[in-house]
Amino acid sequence: MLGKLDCRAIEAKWQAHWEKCELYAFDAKDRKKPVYFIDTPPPFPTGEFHTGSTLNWCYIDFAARFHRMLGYNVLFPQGWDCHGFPTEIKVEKKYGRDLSRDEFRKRCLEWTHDMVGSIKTQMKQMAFSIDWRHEFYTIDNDYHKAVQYSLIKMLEAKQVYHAKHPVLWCPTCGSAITKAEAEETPRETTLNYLKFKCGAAQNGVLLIATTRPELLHACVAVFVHPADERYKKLVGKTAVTPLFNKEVPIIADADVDKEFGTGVVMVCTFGDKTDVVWTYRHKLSVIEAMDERGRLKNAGAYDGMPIHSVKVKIVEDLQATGLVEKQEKLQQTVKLHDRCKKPIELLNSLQWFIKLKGFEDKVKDAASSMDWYPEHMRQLLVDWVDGLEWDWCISRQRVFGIPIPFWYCEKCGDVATPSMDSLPVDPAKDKPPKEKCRCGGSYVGEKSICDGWVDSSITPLFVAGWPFDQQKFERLYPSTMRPQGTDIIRTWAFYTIHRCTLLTGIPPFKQVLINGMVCGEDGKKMSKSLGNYVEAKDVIARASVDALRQWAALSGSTGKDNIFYWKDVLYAQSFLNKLWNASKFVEKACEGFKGRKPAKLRLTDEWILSRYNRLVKKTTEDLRKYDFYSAITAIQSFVWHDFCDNYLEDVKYRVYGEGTADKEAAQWTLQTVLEGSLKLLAPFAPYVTEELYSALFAKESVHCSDWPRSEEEYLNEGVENIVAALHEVISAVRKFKASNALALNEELSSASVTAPETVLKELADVEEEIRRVGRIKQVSFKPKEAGAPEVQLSI
RNA sequence: GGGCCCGUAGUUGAGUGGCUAAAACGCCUGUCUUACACACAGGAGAUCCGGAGUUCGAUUCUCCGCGGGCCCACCA
Repeated sequence: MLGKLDCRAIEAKWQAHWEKCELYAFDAKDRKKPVYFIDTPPPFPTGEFHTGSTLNWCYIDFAARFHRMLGYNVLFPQGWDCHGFPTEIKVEKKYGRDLSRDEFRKRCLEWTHDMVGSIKTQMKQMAFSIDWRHEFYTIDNDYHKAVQYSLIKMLEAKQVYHAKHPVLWCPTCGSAITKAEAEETPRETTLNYLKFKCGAAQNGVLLIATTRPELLHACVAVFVHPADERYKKLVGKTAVTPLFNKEVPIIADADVDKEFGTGVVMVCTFGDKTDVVWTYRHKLSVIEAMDERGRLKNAGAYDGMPIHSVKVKIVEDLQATGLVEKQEKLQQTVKLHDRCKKPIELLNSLQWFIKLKGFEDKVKDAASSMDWYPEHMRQLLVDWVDGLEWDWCISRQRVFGIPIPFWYCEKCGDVATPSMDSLPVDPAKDKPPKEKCRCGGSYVGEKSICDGWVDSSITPLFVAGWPFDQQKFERLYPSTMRPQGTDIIRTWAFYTIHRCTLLTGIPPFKQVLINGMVCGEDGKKMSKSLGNYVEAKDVIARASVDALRQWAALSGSTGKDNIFYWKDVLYAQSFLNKLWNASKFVEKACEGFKGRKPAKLRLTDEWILSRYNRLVKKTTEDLRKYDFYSAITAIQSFVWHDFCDNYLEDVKYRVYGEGTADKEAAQWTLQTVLEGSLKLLAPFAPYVTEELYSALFAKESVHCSDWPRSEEEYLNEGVENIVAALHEVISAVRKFKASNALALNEELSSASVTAPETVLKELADVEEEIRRVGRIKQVSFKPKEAGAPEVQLSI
């Protein structure tokens, strides 16, 4: 017999049990079933599984469990995105910067395994139905092979190239980065009005406003607006930079903002993106302003000084010689590296690129071929693609990552690639595949590693066996569903669609399921620094895993940002308790019952069966559309209100009575509806449903059972209306008792129901329920012309 | 400046071209009725942001405001 609900005990019991029996193994049962392949996110192992990740994986797991029960052969793999700055930063912090390349990598691996272990424990506790036999690490040899092979293929297709180009650069990390890794922050800076010598200008001085005086030595031109009357006559002349005394041309360009500063701009290579555009547009020379650690270069006496401190020094020197006209405060937005939160510079640098420009339509077409849930989220990707300006710089001057698998000729730039069977390679230390280049030059091994998104953008290919197992690949690729947080649509989704489509000609997934960000009760994205952070383990401790999982579905419609409210969790927990107690009732009510369907059901039985089958239909449709909110609220409402509040009350008199056909009808119906409801709830509340299912119904796991089918013959609107009328009558009886200060189980002497003839006819069929549920000795019916049924009651 | 999303009871939030616009939390009044007080029964509470238009009819569709969020562009 069921005791009190103890979620802790149930969680421990089933987690241990499930681990032994590999319930979620892909291909375990029947290879012929249709494949449902989830291209799961490989999270970066930071050690904690935060509430945002919880939401993400709950969505995935709802989908996985639902489809498994529906009869799909579900492949729910789990990868780990191991490489990258954050690990290096942590390892640097712990061991310092003096480790050798190999030693450093080893420490990174150790750290990664520690963190993965901790997250895995939490994922298992959350009951995510991952098939751990399909676990992969981006640090594995096979993964390196696949990534390097993908780059070789793209190089052969001329989609990868090596070039010197201005790139976003993090001087702190000493590496190239991309726009997607940049974030912005507002700050106050100083706008300096500097005096340039200019013979053609008034008093021989041209005033230029700049926030970056430290780049003065890299100034290659001065720009004005072509329609600016003040400076029209200066175009074509030259000006001389202060301090460095370099003569630079004065050029007209319509992109100059006449209103800003003095309407004159100095172009430095490279202060910001506009400088890059102007430099190329007007074929200006390039002066490399700083080195890769952000120390000045080509700046004479200032060489070697770090960029952040030299600014002060140069302004002082300018002021000392009277070259600063004035200074103003200015609100500015600066770009920071998202990993280290330090300012980003633009640096001219020899890097590897993946071509993005020219493939925009291909990516948009691929995105259009997929079903997005919700639909409008596709637009985020389209907008990002439309805003692309440069190709993707994929090389990073770091250590912990997949080596870029190329050697290049130091004389002519020719690129040598390794053979497939030599992969994975590390050109930083391996011998080049060819001794000498045709031009006679020797090959230099690339020392850079790949941007982490190069690794993670082939997950659907890798899991499908690409490029090593063609048969497997054809069976699995493309993946069925890609779960995707809104914040990484422009990285993970975009790069995956781009790369996989170019590599195979086939878009990598059929469906994209978007989850929003998890916010604290203040409506802001959850973060430790804001103090609006709630950890999954605290939620589990105060409520339960099943309650936390239900919260994920309850917290809003798919794709929307989800605010964490304790009230949702606590409601979910109350619901579990309700379900538990209802099950206790059913268990006791059905003691000794054989379980065969009786020949005749009462109208109230037909009523709940009709409601139940309607629910099955709705829930199935909702889950096919990934509308978890709609599904969970419908199930909860059905169980709580239709099943518990109404049906259980309707049948108590039969259940407590002696063994008759009517009692068996109630027993069969109770079991049928509860068993089905547990199945519908199983994806959301795997622990409690498993416990109840195993106690009451079957030895087989509920998670391996078949999803309920909606049986049309049970849908009966007529019966639903009659019983709805019955419940109104019962409600009137309760109201009467409440207003007369009577206990609900008090027996009334008589009730007289007045209603139109047709309604009376129907109500006569439930006369027994009116008497027994309402506890009334005698019920009589009186016809009336029209209107809602009325009830006259006497004590 | 551009794109997308959103504005519904005190709070949170579904939803719909037309039935008394869900529900949860909170609030008020009763009740420990043999599954459940993590409950039950009953109740109060919404000019569905403002304005105009389309329509027989709009909270729902269109446009214009106002307010909020996200993304992008600009930031010398």
